[in-house]
Amino acid sequence: MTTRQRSAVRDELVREPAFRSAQEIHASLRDTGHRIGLTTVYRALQSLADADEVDVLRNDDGESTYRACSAGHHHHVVCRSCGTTVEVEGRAVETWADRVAREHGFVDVEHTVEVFGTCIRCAG
Amino acid sequence: MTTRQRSAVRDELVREPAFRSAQEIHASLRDTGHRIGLTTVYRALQSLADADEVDVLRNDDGESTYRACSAGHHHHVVCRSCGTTVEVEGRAVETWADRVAREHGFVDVEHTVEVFGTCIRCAG
DNA sequence: GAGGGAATGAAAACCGTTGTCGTTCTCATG
DNA sequence: CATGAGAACGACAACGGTTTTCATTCCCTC
Repeated sequence: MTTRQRSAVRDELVREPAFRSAQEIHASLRDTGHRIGLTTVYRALQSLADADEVDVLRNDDGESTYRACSAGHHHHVVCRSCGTTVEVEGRAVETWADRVAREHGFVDVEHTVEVFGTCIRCAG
Repeated sequence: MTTRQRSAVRDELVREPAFRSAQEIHASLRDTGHRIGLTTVYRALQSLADADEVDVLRNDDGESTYRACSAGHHHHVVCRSCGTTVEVEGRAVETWADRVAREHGFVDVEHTVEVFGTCIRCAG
């Protein structure tokens, strides 16, 4: 269902292409004048994640962070300071993960690969 | 400081080389007759992690899971069913992560790579 | 032994997240 | 435009893993 709040969350994610927590996104929406509850933000993010429209990442504190993403399998280079993200793909990693798991007798192989660094703006 | 409880946690980690949550480890210790508090298990795991003697992984629920590990940089193939783990290394991944991050202007590059699958025993 | 600093653990606090439930909104239909 | 049903909303409470608190106990040196 399309609602004012749902659209606001989606727009906010597009506006700021960085991994942010639900609470940060909520605060940002409130600051820009939107009236929306935290629960609703969580639910909107959940349904967007279910639809594969956003990627979810756990940060070191165990919080979930969200970012609007292109469809299809890809990985991220994430700035540990500002959360800015670049999508990358790497066939080399895919095949490596698959091979190394099969060599040890594992099936149904999946993998998670995230690259962290400090972006040029934050390092400057 | 060396105490009975600290040793028990360390022994338990060696006994069962799989990623398990603090609560699972605590329950296992209690079941085998040890008197130890949950808080102490958390603290023992924390200090072992600080000393790089155990690796920490967040599962999908956001829980931390712990496993005794060899020193040095390596990755894991983890069974999603029983937590059994194989340590692997892959120079290809290291260089790929480094290259792709630098290409986008990131410095101080780190990466996390985890491979999940179903081990031959659980699949059988 | 005695003393002091670290470790322990039961209970409370913490905090991100999810459930509850009465109210409000959206949208297809008349 | 009116309406009714089902979905979405949101304030609040509940949940659960983890951390903090603080009085007690333990380890180690002298």
